[in-house]
Amino acid sequence: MPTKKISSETGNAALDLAIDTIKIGKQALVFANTKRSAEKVAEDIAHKIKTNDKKLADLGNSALKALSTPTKQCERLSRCVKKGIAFHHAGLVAKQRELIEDNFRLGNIKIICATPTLAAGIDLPAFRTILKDLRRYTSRGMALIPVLEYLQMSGRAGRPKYDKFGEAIIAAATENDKKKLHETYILGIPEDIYSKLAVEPVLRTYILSLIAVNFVNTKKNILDFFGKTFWAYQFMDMEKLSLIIDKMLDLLNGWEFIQYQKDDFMDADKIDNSNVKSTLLGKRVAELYIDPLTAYFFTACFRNASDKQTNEFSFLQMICHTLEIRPLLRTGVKEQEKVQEHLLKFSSLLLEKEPSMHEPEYEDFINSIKTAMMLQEWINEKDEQYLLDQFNIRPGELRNKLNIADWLLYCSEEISRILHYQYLRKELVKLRLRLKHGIKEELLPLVRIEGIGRVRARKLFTNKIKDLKALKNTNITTLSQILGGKVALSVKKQIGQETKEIPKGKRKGQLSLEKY
DNA sequence: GGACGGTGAAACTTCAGGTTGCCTC
DNA sequence: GAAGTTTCACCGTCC
Repeated sequence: MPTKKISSETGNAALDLAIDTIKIGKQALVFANTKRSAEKVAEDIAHKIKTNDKKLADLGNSALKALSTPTKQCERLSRCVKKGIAFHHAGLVAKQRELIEDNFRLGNIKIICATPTLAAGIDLPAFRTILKDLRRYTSRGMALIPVLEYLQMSGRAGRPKYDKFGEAIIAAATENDKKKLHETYILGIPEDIYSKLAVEPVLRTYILSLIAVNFVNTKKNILDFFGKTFWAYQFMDMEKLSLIIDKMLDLLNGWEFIQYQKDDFMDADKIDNSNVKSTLLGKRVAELYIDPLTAYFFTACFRNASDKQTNEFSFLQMICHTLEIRPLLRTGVKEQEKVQEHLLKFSSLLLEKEPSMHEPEYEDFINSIKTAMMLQEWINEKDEQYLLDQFNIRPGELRNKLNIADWLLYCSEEISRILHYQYLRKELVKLRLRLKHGIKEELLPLVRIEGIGRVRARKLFTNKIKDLKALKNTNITTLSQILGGKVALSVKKQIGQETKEIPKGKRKGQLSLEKY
């Protein structure tokens, strides 16, 4: 096998390879196994680069300004980008990710150090992929990643339009390691693919959907349908499948999402052929595409809520109990106390039964409390840096959670509407809006205006402009001092006070704000 | 003698990601 | 399993 020597400048293989790639005028992706490690490698490479490119400096600044107040992560990214290096993982905000991807394609950014985010989905080929570490932490300790994933990452090497070939390089720590990795990955065979259809949350979701759209209307139909799937082809155990389907139908029936059209005397054979239909609620649950278990859990929570005191934490914890919002924030050893304390304060407001400390689900429960706490801080207008420090959640992960939380709250709104919980519905609508904007209740009237998010709304509020009426009574000059000229004009226009007056320049010290 | 700061070894902690789903302005 | 972080014992310095 032909070999190639690369000069060792740093004593770290991944670093040396990355620097060499830049020297030969090419680009590389470095895959690391943790976010922290991806950031560290990027930073280490950036330290070795000497450049003062104006374009890169601008890019670095836009990476920094992706949020209204930059976090330490933004600052770190910005410093790297100024050297033509970037890190890329789920903790980044969409804007930053796009910036990095686009500028890698344009050739401005030479090296991206990434977690496996980049391996799937995104079309970002490079001359070289450098695989820093193929071990990853799992519930069973450290383990080598699947061959399929290795192929996914190494397959990013070689740009069809620019290079005749690409290089995928694994950095091995020792001779032994080298041998093992060679056997596992270079000579290895990719794993088989297994159907995940028979997992209960998936199965109950699809059975309900099939019934709701009238695609099937008897158990026999359902069995026929699943008999033609990859799952059945792979396992060929229709008896087991029939049992699981029975169980799912029983659950859906018990939860009142489906109903049988029964005769008075019905034997087992007849159940198989009797008509099954979704209820009104069941149909909506299927449309919303949430796990029926989640939907049922919401209905149970609403029943509880009607005879007890609730506040925003009640509903935040409710959505944090669901499978959809996972993974939950993990509660570290040192945070246990803080979370327990919070739990003690709010436990009377919870809508689910608190598991005992000795039950296995207690850990999830504590994590759901921590996640709900984080969301609560968000709607109390804490910024991203605070949430990063207090909850170890990065801006991108926060956005992702907020997105799911929004969807779940919408679902719960819909369910409360169908079940005629008018009062709860009003609360849920309010909470959803607060979560969307990350604001206290008092800012709700202001964020209805386009261009006004949490930051500007708070500015207005502290200037005693608390609602639309106050906005109307504020003259354009004052308003543009608070919001800047352009936004002020747009606000006035939206509340029906179009004005041609052009406010004089920006106030001293005026921050340029992005729409939230 | 005691407060304080610096140092380094040992103990402890943490660790990827994402698709779809809904509505609305 | 490895890297980063915290804890803690130990030592020297200064008042």
